[in-house]
Amino acid sequence: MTPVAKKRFHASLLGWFDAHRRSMPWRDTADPFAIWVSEVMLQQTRVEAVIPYFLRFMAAFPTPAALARADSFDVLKQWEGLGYYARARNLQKAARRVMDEWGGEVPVDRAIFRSLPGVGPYIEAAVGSIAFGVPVAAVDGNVKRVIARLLKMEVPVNGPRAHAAFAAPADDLLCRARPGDWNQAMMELGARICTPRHPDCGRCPAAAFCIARKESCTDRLPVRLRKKRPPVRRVAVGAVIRGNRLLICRRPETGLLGGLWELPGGTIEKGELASGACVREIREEVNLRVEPVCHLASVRHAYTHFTAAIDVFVCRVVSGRVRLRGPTDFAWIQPSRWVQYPFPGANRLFMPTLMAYFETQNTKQNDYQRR
DNA sequence: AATTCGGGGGC
DNA sequence: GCCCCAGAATT
Repeated sequence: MTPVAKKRFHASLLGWFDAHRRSMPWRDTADPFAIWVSEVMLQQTRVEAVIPYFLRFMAAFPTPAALARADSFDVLKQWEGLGYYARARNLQKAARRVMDEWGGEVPVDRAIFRSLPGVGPYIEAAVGSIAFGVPVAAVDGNVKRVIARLLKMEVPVNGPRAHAAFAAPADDLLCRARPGDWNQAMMELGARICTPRHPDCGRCPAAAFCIARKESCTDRLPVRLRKKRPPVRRVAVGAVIRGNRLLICRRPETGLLGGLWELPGGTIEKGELASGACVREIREEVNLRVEPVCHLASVRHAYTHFTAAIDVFVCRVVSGRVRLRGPTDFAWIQPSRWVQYPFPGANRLFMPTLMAYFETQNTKQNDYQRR
């Protein structure tokens, strides 16, 4: 793109952005911490999904100091349902480093900010440009798609070389007078106009500069590598009851759903019955001998790289005392109190059914007592 | 370079 | 069902 064309492109896109920018809670604030939090929440997550989480999170932890001194349990509870829980863990770690090493001020220095946990190339550029006016292009999924069409680039956007391939033209196109607005405008364009399917080229402020538009190949761009579809993993979990208490366990700090609470259980091995796996897993994980009382529910839940098919059994304790082997903590809770703990979405699918089960039991017990 | 990390919305 | 989303860490 010639310098003259680039100047017209800047004016056109920024003019569109100024006129049509959506209102978001993290816009119209100059607080670098708020902008940082929003960018962490926004990775791989839609704007609409983030808004309520952002508002609650900033109300609970308005500053790096507040986040640094918070209990990680409360941070995880705030993050419950948003997914990618390492983001929350890393954000709090980073806030603690900001307190310890930088007096509570978000570092302006790019290399220092980039070195904080959870801060990668995108977040560094996004926070740097939006909060501090650093002239660097933020390259996310939207920007890659927009540039792929604009410049007719056929490098796969989800391939290994994507970031390097798209960062260079993104930096070249950057409007250095308004880097923060420019980056947001490019992303907003990708989210609202230059969408993955059926882009609205008629209303696109970049249409006059778009090679794919000129050559009628917008629907063939961007190029994307096929991913093999994730396998199904069968899982059995137990609602272990003792008296009127329910056993819940806390997952290891790292890995899938790190730090969240759940009903104990695990993978069903080949040729194994779901109920058998439930009994075995509970013996292995918490050292309790249990016996299935009834099959409560079957649910499916799709994760990024596998689909879980979960069978839930109500179990009674036969013998043993809890001794943890996989989980990092456990609690015998009043069943209705489960909502106070951060739970994965897959568990939230069947917990209402379990609550209804308890209601039925109580009703039966009451009926019995009345007779 | 490839995998592992959630969950929800669109079609 | 499949695709995609204001990506980063890990191996």
